Amino acid sequence: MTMDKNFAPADIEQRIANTWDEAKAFDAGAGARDGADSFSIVIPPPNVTGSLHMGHALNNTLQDILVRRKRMQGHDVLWQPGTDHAGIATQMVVERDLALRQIQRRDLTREEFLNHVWSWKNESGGTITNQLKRLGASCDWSRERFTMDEGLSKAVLKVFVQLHREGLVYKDKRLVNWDPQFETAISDLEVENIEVDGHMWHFKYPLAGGETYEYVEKDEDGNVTLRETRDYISIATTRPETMLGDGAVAVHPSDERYAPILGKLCEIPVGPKEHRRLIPIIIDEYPDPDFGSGAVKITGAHDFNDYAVARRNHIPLYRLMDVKGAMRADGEPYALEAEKAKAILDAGGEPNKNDVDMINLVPDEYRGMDRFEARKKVIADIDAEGLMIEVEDKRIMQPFGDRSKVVIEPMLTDQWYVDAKTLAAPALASVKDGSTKFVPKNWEKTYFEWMENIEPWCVSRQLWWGHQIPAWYGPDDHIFVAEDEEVALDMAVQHYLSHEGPWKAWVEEKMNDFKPGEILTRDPDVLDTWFSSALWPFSTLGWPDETPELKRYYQTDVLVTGFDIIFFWVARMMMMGLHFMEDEHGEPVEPFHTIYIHALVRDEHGQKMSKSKGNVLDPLILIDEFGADAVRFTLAAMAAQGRDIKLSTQRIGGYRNFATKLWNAVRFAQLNGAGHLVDFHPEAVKEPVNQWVLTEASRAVAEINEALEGYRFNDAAAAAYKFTWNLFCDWYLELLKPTLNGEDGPAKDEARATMAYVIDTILALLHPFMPFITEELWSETEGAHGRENVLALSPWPTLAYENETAAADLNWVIELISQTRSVRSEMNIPPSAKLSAVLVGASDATKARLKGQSNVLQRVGRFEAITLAVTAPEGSIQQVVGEATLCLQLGDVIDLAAERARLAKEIDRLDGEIARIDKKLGNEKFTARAPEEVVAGEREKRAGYEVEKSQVQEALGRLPS
RNA sequence: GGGCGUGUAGCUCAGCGGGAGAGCACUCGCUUCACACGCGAGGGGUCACUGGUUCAAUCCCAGUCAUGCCCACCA
Repeated sequence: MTMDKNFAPADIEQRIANTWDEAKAFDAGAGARDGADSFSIVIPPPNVTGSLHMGHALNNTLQDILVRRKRMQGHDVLWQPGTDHAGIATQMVVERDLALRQIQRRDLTREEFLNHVWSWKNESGGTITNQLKRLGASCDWSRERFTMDEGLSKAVLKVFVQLHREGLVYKDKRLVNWDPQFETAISDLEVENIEVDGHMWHFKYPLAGGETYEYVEKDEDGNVTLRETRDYISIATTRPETMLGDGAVAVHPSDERYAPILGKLCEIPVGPKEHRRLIPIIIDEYPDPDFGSGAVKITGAHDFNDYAVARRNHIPLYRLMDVKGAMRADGEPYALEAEKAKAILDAGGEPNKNDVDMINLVPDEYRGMDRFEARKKVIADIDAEGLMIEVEDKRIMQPFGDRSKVVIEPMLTDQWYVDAKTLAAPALASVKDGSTKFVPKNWEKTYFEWMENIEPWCVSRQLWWGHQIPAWYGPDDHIFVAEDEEVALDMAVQHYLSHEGPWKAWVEEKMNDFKPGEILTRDPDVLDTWFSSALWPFSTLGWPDETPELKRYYQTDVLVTGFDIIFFWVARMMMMGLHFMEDEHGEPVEPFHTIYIHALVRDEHGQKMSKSKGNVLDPLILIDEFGADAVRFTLAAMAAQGRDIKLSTQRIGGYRNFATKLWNAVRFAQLNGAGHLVDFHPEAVKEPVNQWVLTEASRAVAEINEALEGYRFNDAAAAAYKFTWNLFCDWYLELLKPTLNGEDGPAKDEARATMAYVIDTILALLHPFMPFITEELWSETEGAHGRENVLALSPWPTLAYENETAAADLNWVIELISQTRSVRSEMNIPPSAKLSAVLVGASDATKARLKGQSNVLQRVGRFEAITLAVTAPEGSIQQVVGEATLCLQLGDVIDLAAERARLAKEIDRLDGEIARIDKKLGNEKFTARAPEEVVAGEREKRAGYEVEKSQVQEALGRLPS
């Protein structure tokens, strides 16, 4: 069974995946030593609607590298996989799907719709899981979880109920970011502020009753620059459609221009003249006197800043729009389902007595009009009336829904909130005291900044797909929060029977014939998807049940994720984990001790990859083209801390070549009968070349270990690459060839055995990075000696071998051959020409080396012979190797002028080095203040250069003139 | 406005207080019995700029310029 010349990833990847499957290699605890420490990672659950993108590929490659190494080290490993139900995204996908079949969600019952979602999930939800498998992710797929699973849903209910009982979850009416596309509230984090071209309109708000005042403007020195009589106040706005909801006009207390009209009323100049509302001119610190006219209209129900001003000054809040962002239409279903009361609350939170006014808030001609249409009409109407002062073009920041991409409308609604401030305190402390560490550390600052300024978290969503909020409303809208309806009903009955009032008798009457729906109505809203994601590190392990997995794998070890979800997910896992999980002493336990934040994979311009920009590189296409191993290795090699990855396919091609190189190295070993010794002990190796490669292999093992312990994936990848290609392939195998082609005997046996051993080491070291090809090559060389059948479950290399003498010997050999090659190339000597050489001035040690390695030197260096001599022969090209000089005998071919130039250049170089060191040593401050070993080192280097220089000078002198 | 980062070879990027590195690209040579997705040899960089600290700065500090991201924001 001879191996093919080239490595064809597509042919083996599926087969290797099956091998792992059959071996149950990724099951929790697979291959663990007795009593081994646990090592666990929870996957950042991709959206069930998702398909693998480069970010996933990077994220999961890094996790897989950590996990595979730990597994090989014999730890009890769990990599917990699963997917996220992704409320909005999934509902969107399914609605779109249904639309193709002419079905609208609103035509279905909630239950019918959810059935559609579940069947969609069952058919299409596995996509990303399969794609992760193609990447080689070694998750315990038997433990796959979904945030809407029964167990995880139970966790969600428990958490919500407990937080509510503790007062950390509550219902509130306040301004919220409203997405008119999806008709739901979203959290602050789901809003993207984007700068767009906009306008700022300046309007006149006429004073009530045609009153006038003297308007005076002054410059900085107090000189009057403008004085005129006005019957209006000038207002600037970027959102004229909200004018109908104005509650006041505010000016800064220090603004003298408006002092004459403080407390007076002005008119909102929109709608039929006879019905226009009058609003007061008030003072507040908020307006900036130097911006615009210095006067701000206050629209408390449609602007976050105005909301704060309105609350402070007890200005009524007028909600103008319905759930679709259209102007409210009388008699139309404009209210939220959850919003039973038609009343707009006033500043104090009490129902407004003037409900009627509210209904008439929007004049007939605007009712039902989309907000942007209404804007046009408001502008046109005001302009027609002659009240428009000017229109400014202006770049403005506008909020957009991160999924819907429509303009977000601040809206006054009832929503559920989590008291994030309280939960954030311990989460903040854990990072501050180092219990949980960010890698790289600088992300801590981002985390602190956000956590210290955290706002209440709006967790209710007006969707159908998600965890329905476990809250029930009584007939008087009293709220009962419980894990199920039965408990809620008990609570309700108790509540009503113990409170005197109109409902007591009613409940008493119902007691005999309970029909739950008649007393209680469940809150129709669902929870923010991130609410369940926040529980992921323990809900996936079985919490709230006390499972063995929970005991063994919580706290998880490291969370590997991108910085874009530090707030969305990491922070919230910290909050929930610390609140709900505790150790045997009752102390809170963080969900993980390390948070490794990796880069974002960007396109060539450093732009985030996104479908809308059309700059997406599809990892699956890359896997098809280059193989999963090449894609993985590229991502690992580029995952330097603190810098984004700009991915190029060329680079992936380079690492595909690396895979082929490895393939051929093993092929070479196989053709040369690697692995004949049954028992291999590095300490028993006798040949210097083998001692040397084992020394170098040990160094590579140490370097890779150190890099991976520090999450320096790029350093680990580079070390593995360098050792495999530049040392093992380029030198070791080449140096071995004379022996392998020579006669059978102990030397050949040892070469074969060492070669096999080092290849095993390389395969193991590379396995976390390139699992498919290494597994395949492992099985190709199966039976070499006693070892596991599956590389994924084989021991991680622990080689620690050091032989300095052998290392020095072989480095001398390499130096000699390299120099000779360089000279050959420079002097245009054909590579095929075999040279005779004479070594002059060799020490005893060098003589011994020459003797020991002469066979190798001749073969690899292409020498006819290397002999020892006291003086250099006439007409030879000379090169300094250590203390000796190697003279290449070329006979007539030698170009004396070229050789003289070559040696002169060498002397120049050495002179340069010596001059540089002399400058240093000549500096008294250097010799006095620099550490002794540094000074000694410089002196040593200088001496070395001097010796070399004199050798080269001698060589030059020996040339015939 | 606040925070974080980046400017090193043509390109993509490592490195980091004491002799400038890799991959790709480029040049030259090679049907060397594993590999042309290869082998060997090369060329190429005032390490953005200015100042400071230090015996010594690509590396530390300050400032400038350029550039990227995150958060907040004047109606």
